[in-house]
Amino acid sequence: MRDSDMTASDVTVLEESMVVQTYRRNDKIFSQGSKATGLFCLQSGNALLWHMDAFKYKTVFRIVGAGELIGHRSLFGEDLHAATAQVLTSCDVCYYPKDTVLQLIDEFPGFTRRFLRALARDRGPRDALVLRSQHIPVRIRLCNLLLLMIKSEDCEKGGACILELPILRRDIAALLATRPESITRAIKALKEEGIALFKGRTVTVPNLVALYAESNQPPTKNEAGLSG
Amino acid sequence: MRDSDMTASDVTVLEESMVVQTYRRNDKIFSQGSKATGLFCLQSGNALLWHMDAFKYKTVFRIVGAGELIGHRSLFGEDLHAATAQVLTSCDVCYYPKDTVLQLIDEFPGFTRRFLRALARDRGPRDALVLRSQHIPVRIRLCNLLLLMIKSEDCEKGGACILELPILRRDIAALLATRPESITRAIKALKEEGIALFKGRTVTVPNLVALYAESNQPPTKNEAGLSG
DNA sequence: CGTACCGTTGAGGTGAGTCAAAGTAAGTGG
DNA sequence: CCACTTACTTTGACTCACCTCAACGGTACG
Repeated sequence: MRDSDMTASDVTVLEESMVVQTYRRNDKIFSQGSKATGLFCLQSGNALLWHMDAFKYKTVFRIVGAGELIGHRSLFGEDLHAATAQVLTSCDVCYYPKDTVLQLIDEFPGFTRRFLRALARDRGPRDALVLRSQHIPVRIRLCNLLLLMIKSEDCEKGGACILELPILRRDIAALLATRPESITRAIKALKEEGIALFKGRTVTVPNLVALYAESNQPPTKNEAGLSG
Repeated sequence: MRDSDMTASDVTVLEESMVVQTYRRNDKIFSQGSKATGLFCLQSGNALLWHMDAFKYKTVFRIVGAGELIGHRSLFGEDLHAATAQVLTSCDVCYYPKDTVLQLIDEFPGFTRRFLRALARDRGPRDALVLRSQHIPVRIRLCNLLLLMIKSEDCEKGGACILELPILRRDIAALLATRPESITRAIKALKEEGIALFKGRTVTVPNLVALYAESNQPPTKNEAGLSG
């Protein structure tokens, strides 16, 4: 839902109450437990959505990119945010107060349809399958993460890619449902196999095909459970 | 979104194209990979939503109960179902063809609001945290499942509960991101601890408080990763 | 009374968690 | 520019919960 998607009438309503704000790395757009007062849409940059449980165990469950909505669940369901949204790379973020959103829904069906399509675009639940499934070895989960993060513009014709991954080992671990030490060891393994080279925040993938092949290795054994 | 939630005008439109169908145990409401043509709403009963990956590994990611919507993601995003919906206990299911849903959204803002609230009610992503997190021992994950499944009407005043869990070991395993053998062992452990007794499809919880306490055991060690 | 699942049990192996300690990078202030 | 602090990363040794495999027991059903 960028401006370019809006019709003239929608924009009029939006401009009256919309706020665009720039957040920098590590800023929190909203925090778990705080009151949800509106809807956010990232216009640029990346952010993480994470949850912390009663025992301080941190779970990252979504990487948010440009054009994606956050805060909608809290907006229509409960009124407290169930997660924290924290910025990875500087973001321009639109804020729509709850009243504005509800007003737009009531008055502009076109807005609603785009809104729903934006919601359906949320890849969180889907990504969890390849990033958090413990039957997949950590090394492969890390490959899957790279494949999700690589954009076409990161790649050269030869199949080599260079991407920025401005995210701590700790947060990669929280995203892949494992521990920082295991991330370190997985990175080391990928380096030795020549599949991906991590240096600081920069990852170099010499051969995208090899990375893809690695992440599609069948599990060493068995056939898993079929039913019905 | 049961009939009781509908306004008169909504119902008129709905009744023209709505189909209610009864499904029996193990029936599939829709299948992964098939074309999504509409929206489903369970009026009664329970169903499982599961996904199977390229290596036949089955992941159950949601238990659907009465009043919940399924198929919406495929409806507004891609047009192929990403999961299979399979019935646990006989269900009455409303089917709303895609066109009807879009028409209602365009014409009845009140419908849209209820629709969005129903979507926000989806506990799938939230439940995954307590059911599929591998830092939680299988035994505790099983306790969490019981706590999610127990309804107030299953319980007596004394704190004892009896519930039906018409679900295979294999599917419990797919839901808890583990293996059938581990489920068997966890069930055995809970029995020995006197927390829950599994007999066929019936589970007896002598003391709900004890079950709750068990599922809130802090992890044996450490403080997990804090950041930012 | 097979056949076909489903569930249980035991033995054995291992990937990843845990812990502790050392190494490195990134501020901060004088 | 250099001490000093603090936070992050890496490494190695150890441990363990769970997976895997294989065999057996139950139960439903034609």
